[in-house]
Amino acid sequence: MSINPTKPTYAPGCEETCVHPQAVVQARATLPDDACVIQATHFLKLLGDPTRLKILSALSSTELCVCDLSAVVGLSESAVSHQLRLLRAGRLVAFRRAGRVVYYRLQDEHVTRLLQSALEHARE
Amino acid sequence: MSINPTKPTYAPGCEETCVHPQAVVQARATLPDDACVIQATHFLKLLGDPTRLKILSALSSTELCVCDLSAVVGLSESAVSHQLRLLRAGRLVAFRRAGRVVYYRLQDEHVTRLLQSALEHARE
DNA sequence: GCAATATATGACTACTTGCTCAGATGTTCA
DNA sequence: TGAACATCTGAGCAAGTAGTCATATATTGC
Repeated sequence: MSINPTKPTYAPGCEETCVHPQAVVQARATLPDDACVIQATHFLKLLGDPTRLKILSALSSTELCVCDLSAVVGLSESAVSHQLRLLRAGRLVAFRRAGRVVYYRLQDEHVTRLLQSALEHARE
Repeated sequence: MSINPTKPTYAPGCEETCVHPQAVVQARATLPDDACVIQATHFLKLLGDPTRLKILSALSSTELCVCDLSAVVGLSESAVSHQLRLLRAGRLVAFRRAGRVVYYRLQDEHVTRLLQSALEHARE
């Protein structure tokens, strides 16, 4: 609860005056630090797009090149390349170059597992 | 590979002509259906925002009311209410009303588990 | 009923995002 | 070297998103 309806009111110890101050203090204490939250949400955001999820799902069984992926997800190679760039920056995928062709694969098990979990949840 | 550089070319059987046609056909076959992808990404998108992740993280130990959550995440009660609305619609949280106060809690174990996984991944 | 309080909602805005298009980069092979 | 090909990249735009502010709704206690 707040004295001013729009802004919460802070008691001298930087602890909020609210309906359940103790619960708030406790929750704030166990909350992961900002850097961690940012990183986690960045990761989840990368998974939370249909095109990227399809790309990752396709890569979960085998490595594929850009134009393969383009055919799989049904989008232009440019669009896929843009998404792969983001996935690379977020270290969700790795790649190797073979001549003109670049093969992408999932970076680690963690990605595979979270992918599975999310898809399972969706099927319920 | 494509004959026209911008658009992939489709062979008569709705199978793409590409660098590795077999791999593409296989990948497309094992790709989860669109509805499933949409649902999964919708769920992940809800997790992939700092404010919502903090809200969910706070709720992972105990139920809290809107103004508690407002104090925890350091945003206006209105902003929190908007996010809770989305989380409710996505069935990530449940709530109970007690007089004027509405208590929110996580809907199921699945949410907790995925939350943990993502935070773990972030800490590496 | 009426004032006070807790929450919800609608309109608006600044920001982000995913695609397309055009063109750049890098690799192969004649 | 130069043409062909696979991929990458930057600009620009349409759609989506998260917050603020003002206001509506719902519940309590007088």
